[in-house]
Amino acid sequence: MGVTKTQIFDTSQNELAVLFKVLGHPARIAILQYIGNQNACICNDIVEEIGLAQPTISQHLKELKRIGIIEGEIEGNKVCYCIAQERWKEIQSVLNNFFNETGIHCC
Amino acid sequence: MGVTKTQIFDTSQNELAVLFKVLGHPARIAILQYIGNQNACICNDIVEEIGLAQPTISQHLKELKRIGIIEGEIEGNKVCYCIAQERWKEIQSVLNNFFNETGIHCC
DNA sequence: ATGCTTTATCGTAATATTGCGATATATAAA
DNA sequence: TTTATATATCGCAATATTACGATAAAGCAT
Repeated sequence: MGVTKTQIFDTSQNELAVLFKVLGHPARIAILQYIGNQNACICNDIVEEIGLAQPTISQHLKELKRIGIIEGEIEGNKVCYCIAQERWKEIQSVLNNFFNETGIHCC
Repeated sequence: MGVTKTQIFDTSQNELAVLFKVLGHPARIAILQYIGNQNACICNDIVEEIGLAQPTISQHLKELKRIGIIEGEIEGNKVCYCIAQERWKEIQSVLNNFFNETGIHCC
C-alpha cells in the first residue's frame, strides 16, 4: 500500500523506470541543460542560475550522479560537474531501444 | 517547501519533465510493453497480466492517457487500449531532441 | 590559526505518489 | 428485470519526493 511494488517487475523495467524518473523533474532537466550549454564544466553557478537553494541543487545533482549521467570532479574547494558523454549516449540509446521495441504492433 | 517549483522553469522544461515522469514508473513501462506486444489492442487483461489491483492499473492508464501516449476505445462494457502511434513517435522525438541538443559541449 | 567559500549531509515540513478497498456506473448476459 | 462483468472514481493509508535551514567538512585566503 503506497510503495512502488518493485518486486513485481523485472530488472530492466525497473532500471528503465529509474532512468525516466530521475529525468522527470524540471530542475534536473534545467541542470542538465545548463551544464551542457557551458563550453567548460561549470560548478555551482548552477545554484545561481537555477532559483533553488544550495542543498536542493546538491540533492538533485546526487540523483543525476546516481544514474551516472553527470560526473563531478573535485577542484580545490569547488566541484566541477560535467555531462558523462558515454553514459549520456548510453541512456539515450536505452530509451530509444524501449521506444523502438515497444509500440510497433497494435491497432 | 516540498512542492516542485514549477514556476521557476519554462514550459518546455516542465513538459519534458512530465513526459519523463509519467514514463518513470515500472508499472507504466510494463503496461506500455504489454499493450505494445499484443498484435491487437488489449483491454484489461492488463490487470491480469501485471500483478496490481484494478483501481491501481486504472490510475496508471489515466496517467498514460494524460500525455496521450495511449488511447482507450470503448467497446461495449470493455475498453480497448492501444499505443497512440503518432504521439508515441512524437514523444520519442521530443526526448531525442533533448538528448541531442543538450550535452554536446562540456569537458 | 582564523575566517571565508564551497559543497554535502541531516533533519524536518509540505506535498505528491502509489496502492487498494469500497463504491459508482454502464453495458452484457441471464 | 436481475445479475454479472468491466472500468472509473473516491477516500484513505503508507511511503516517497521536494525543498530548505542548520550544520558539517574541507579547502582557500588572510
